[in-house]
Amino acid sequence: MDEKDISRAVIRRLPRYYRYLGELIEDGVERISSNELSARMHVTASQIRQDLNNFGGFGQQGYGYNVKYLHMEIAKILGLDRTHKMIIVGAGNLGQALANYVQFEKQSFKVIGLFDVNPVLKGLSVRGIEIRMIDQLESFVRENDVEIATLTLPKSKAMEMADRLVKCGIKAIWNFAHTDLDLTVPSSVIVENVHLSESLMRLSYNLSHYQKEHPQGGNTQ
Amino acid sequence: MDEKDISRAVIRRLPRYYRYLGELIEDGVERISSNELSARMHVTASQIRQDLNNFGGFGQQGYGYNVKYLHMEIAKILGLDRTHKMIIVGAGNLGQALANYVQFEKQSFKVIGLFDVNPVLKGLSVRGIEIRMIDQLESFVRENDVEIATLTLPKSKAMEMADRLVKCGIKAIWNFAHTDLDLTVPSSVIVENVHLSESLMRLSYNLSHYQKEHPQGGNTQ
DNA sequence: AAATAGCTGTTACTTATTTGACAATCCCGG
DNA sequence: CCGGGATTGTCAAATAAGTAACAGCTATTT
Repeated sequence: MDEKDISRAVIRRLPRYYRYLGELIEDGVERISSNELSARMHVTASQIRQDLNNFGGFGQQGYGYNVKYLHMEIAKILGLDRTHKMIIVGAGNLGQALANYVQFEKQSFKVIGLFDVNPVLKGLSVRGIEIRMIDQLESFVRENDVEIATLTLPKSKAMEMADRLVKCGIKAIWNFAHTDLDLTVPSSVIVENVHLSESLMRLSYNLSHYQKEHPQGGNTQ
Repeated sequence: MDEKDISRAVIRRLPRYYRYLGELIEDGVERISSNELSARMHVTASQIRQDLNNFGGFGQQGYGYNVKYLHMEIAKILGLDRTHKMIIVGAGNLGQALANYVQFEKQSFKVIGLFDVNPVLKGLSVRGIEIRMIDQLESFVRENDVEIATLTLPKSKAMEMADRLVKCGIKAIWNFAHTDLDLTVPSSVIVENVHLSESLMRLSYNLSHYQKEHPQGGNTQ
C-alpha cells in the first residue's frame, strides 16, 4: 500500500466519498456495495472500487463495504483522525464565516486564533476566539504550534503575510486571496488555493453555453 | 468555432488565464507570448495555445497575444461581458462576505437581494442591499429577473430552497451547502457547488502525505 | 453442507488530457 | 520591401484517467 503518487483526481474525490459515507451513517446504513453507492453519487461503481483500492482493500466480496469502517479509514487517509491547529488571518466577514464553518468539522480542525490589522476589532471575539493584532502573529504561531493558516485578506497583503507565516514555521496555507500562493511559497509548505471568483466564472460560462442543451455535472472543482 | 463539447478541464483553466491577463494589464504589459505566460503561470506553453485555440485563434505568429484583446475575448467566453443579476439566500457571515466579494467582480455580477429566515435581520442592509424575509423570495425573483441564486445556508434548508428557486425560474445556483444540488435539481438549471470542507480536507491530505517530499501543485479544484 | 447469487479486487481496454514537434505565418529591423 | 527570428496553430505521440469485464471469494439460502 504505497500511498505515494496517488493521482490528483482520486484525492479530489475522497472527501466526497467521506461525506456520503457520513450521511449513510446518519441514516443508519451499515453496509453498502459499490453499486448502491455509485447510484447515489452518480459515479461508476468501477471508479469507486478502483479509487478505494489505491489505499487498500476495504471491502469484502459478496458483502460490500462496512460503512462505519470505510468512513473511518478514509478519515485516516485524509488526516482527519487528528486535530489540526489553525489560525485565520483576516477577521472580516469571510474570516469570521470560516471560523464558524470550520469548527463544526467535528474534531479535525481547531481554530485557535483570529488575526487582523484593523485596531477596531482588537479584543473582540468570534465564537470565543479572540481577535488579535497582526503584530502578535509570529509569537503566537511559534508558541502554539499552529499548523494551518487561513488567509482571508486582499491579494497584496496575502503575499506578505504568507512570507511571514512561512518564516515562522507554518506547515500549510488555506488561501482565499486572488493569487496563487503555491507559486511564491517554498514547496515544502502546502498551499490550497480557494478561488471563489473562478468558481463563479465557471458558473457563468455554463450559464452562457450549456443552457438547456448538455446535461452538466455541477461541482467542477 | 463550435463551442460545444469543450472539455471540462479547459473551462477550469479559463478563469485563471483571465486573472493573469488582468494582472498583466495592470502592469501595463501590452503583448505576451505563450512562452512568457507559461513561465508566469507554471503551465506548459503548449497547453495555453491549445486551450485558447478551442475558441479561436487569438494570437499572431511572430508576435504573440495582445493582452487586452485576449482578456476581453476570454471575458466574452466566460459570459463576463454582461451583468448577471444575483441574490444571496442566507445572510449569515458567509452570505455577507460573498455580498462584498462578488460586488468587486467589476460589472459582471450584481447582487440585488439578500434573503434570510431570521427576523432579527429584517430591514438591515449590507453594502446597501436590504435583507429581506424569505417569504418574499418568489415574487422578488420573478419581478427582478434574477438569474443566479447563491445558497449559503445549512444542507437541510438548501435543498428545499433550491426547489423553490427552480420553481420560480432561477437559471443557476451557486451552492455553498454541504450537499450536491446538481443531483437533485433539473439539469436545465446550472449548479456550481462550492464545498469548502472538501478543499480543507485536500489540504489535510497533502499535509499528511506530501510533507517535504513531492512538490505539490496548489489549487486542486 | 452444497449451491447460488452478489460483490470485490484487479487487469485489460477505452477515452480524455497533456505534451512535443514543426510547418506556416507574421513582425521588425535594416 | 526583403530576410531572419519569433511565435502561433495544429497534428501526432505520450501520458493519465475512467470504464468494462471477469475471476475468485463470501454470504446467504435451501
